[in-house]
Amino acid sequence: MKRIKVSNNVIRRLPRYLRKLDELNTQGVGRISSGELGRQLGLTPSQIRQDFSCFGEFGQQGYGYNVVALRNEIASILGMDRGFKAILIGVGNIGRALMENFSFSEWGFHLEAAFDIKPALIGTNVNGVEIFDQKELPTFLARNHIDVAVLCVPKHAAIAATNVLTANGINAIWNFTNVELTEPNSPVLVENMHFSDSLLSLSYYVSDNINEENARQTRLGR
Amino acid sequence: MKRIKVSNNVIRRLPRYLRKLDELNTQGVGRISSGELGRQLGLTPSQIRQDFSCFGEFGQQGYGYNVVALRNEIASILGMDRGFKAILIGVGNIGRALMENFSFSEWGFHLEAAFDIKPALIGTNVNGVEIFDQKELPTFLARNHIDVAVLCVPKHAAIAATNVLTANGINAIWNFTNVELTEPNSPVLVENMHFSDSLLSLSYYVSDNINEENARQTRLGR
DNA sequence: TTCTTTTTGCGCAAAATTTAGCATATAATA
DNA sequence: TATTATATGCTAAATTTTGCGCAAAAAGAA
Repeated sequence: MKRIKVSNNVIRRLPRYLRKLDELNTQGVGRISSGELGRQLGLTPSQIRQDFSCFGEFGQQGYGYNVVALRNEIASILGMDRGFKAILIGVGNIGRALMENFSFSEWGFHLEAAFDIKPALIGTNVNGVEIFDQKELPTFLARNHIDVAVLCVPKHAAIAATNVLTANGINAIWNFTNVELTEPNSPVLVENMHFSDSLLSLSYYVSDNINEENARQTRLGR
Repeated sequence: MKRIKVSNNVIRRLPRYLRKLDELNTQGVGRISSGELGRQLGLTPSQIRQDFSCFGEFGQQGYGYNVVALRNEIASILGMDRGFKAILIGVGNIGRALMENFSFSEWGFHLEAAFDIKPALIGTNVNGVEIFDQKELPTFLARNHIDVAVLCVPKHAAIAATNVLTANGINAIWNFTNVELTEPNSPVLVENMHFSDSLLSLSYYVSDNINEENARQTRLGR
């Protein structure tokens, strides 16, 4: 078991490989070469082979990769077979949408409980997951080992909630609030779903496209 | 107006700068140096200065950057002042959550309309935005210039919806489906919000942390 | 006003990432 | 079984990205 540091870029490509391999499997494709995979994903075969080689040798010369075997290797690298346990904080619009629609189990996670401060919600359950009073969070975390907290509270409540979570042993947060949760050197793992950041980078490229068209038209003299 | 290609990494940092600058402004901070900004964001001052220099000279030697002025420059670079028009396709759980909670206007966008196939939804409106029959999409797009489509339909409907959109002039999609929408070399801009990809990369790091702890414990002999 | 301190923007070096090339092994074919 | 075509994994080259150092400019203090 190698303990070399794998770059963030590589890690971010793994889920995409996984999705593509699942798709290929569904289509009945049993084997694939790095060349074909690269063509379908818009990556060079070299990069794909290099990425995989961070974790082991999954291919066979002259044959390529077995789709299912490779898929399972990647799933395992990503920790999908570890049965990680998650809780969700803040059953507002986004929180509820996740509970109702996002298939945690499909990605190897188990959503154990949800928490909110709104009395009307406490005691109810969504999609089989019970909603508890957020005040009970410390007690709950003391009694249950939880790997990841999904943070969906309103912006103004984000930091306070984070403090409660980290003070009670949580060190991984899937962050749906539009807030920077931790200090630069915090040991807590935070994965951000910053909707606005995503939209704004799209906005830049749309903007840029328009600029280029204008530039082209100017060069063409109209 | 320089027309140099700015790297994707730089673009993805811009929204983060913007958020930090808004925060500083709210706190009443009027000026900031690249050093202090770097400290707060966990980046080197060099990188920050280099990033900004892709677009112009916004700072002043011996002083730093004016928070509001820099904020506005970045907002403009990102196209926030262009009044881009958006439509949303698929008023399910996620689509509705976006319509109700995501402040498009805060980021310079205007949500013009939403579309769905469900008869019960058609004609109703959410947060002031009317929901139309998805069949009317081509007509609507012929009559209205739309910059971005926000795609929130179920997985199985994603490709068909994309085809309708692109066939009718849409070339930027904010994609909330867990599907690769376009071929590798498509000219259509797609910005993905792949929830599962995000969770899986967090999963990897959580996994990796556990591995390291185990390794440490093994080295310590227990 | 003069001196010291701060801090930018840029050129260049270092580091990291991606891509190419190749030796080698397997599959397919005749 | 021999031959040809494929396709991996690794090494090294190329490219991209990040970080350093400094001249120059402005602010602030004496």
